[in-house]
Amino acid sequence: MGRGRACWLMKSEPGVFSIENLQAARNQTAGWDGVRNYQARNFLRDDVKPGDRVLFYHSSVVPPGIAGEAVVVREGYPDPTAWNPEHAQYDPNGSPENPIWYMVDVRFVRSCRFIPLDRLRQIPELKNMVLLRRGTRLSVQPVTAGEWRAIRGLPEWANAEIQAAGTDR
DNA sequence: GCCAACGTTGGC
DNA sequence: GCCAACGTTGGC
Repeated sequence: MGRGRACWLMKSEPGVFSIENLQAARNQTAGWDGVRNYQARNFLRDDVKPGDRVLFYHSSVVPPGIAGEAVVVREGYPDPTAWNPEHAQYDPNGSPENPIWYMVDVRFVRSCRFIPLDRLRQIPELKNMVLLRRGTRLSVQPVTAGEWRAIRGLPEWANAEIQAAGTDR
């Protein structure tokens, strides 16, 4: 018991799935599927729990950055896209009986005014953030409580409460 | 277990 | 589109 709510940062290419897509989804909830990296998989399978907060990061766009916040609503379970030959992330090595890849479900919480990567780099409290470490490519990564506080304290989140309330369901 | 070759990520 | 940095694969 009692580990509290952990914080994560999850990357998505907005052309594939953006925070707007999450907000527009049924119940503002969607599966975080398609992850095909073992370290990220281990987080999804073992460590990401319902109630955990998620920073929704838009990658492979100019500029990249944090677009908002989500919350985990379902813990890790086998990712069915892995054994769907039609799917871009199909992996013939797994099966429903022997799943390799895992996913979680997340729900939209709020958007923020976009926080570009460049700006994150300038924040002293984020100096050691996994995202900012050279060569890091992890698409699911832990965020410390201090990092979370520093990011959530930025003015980009102003009015986000109102926005979140206004977009409820 | 080593490591070269190849594939992928993702900022720029 | 480029390319640095990683991750994975597979021969040995």
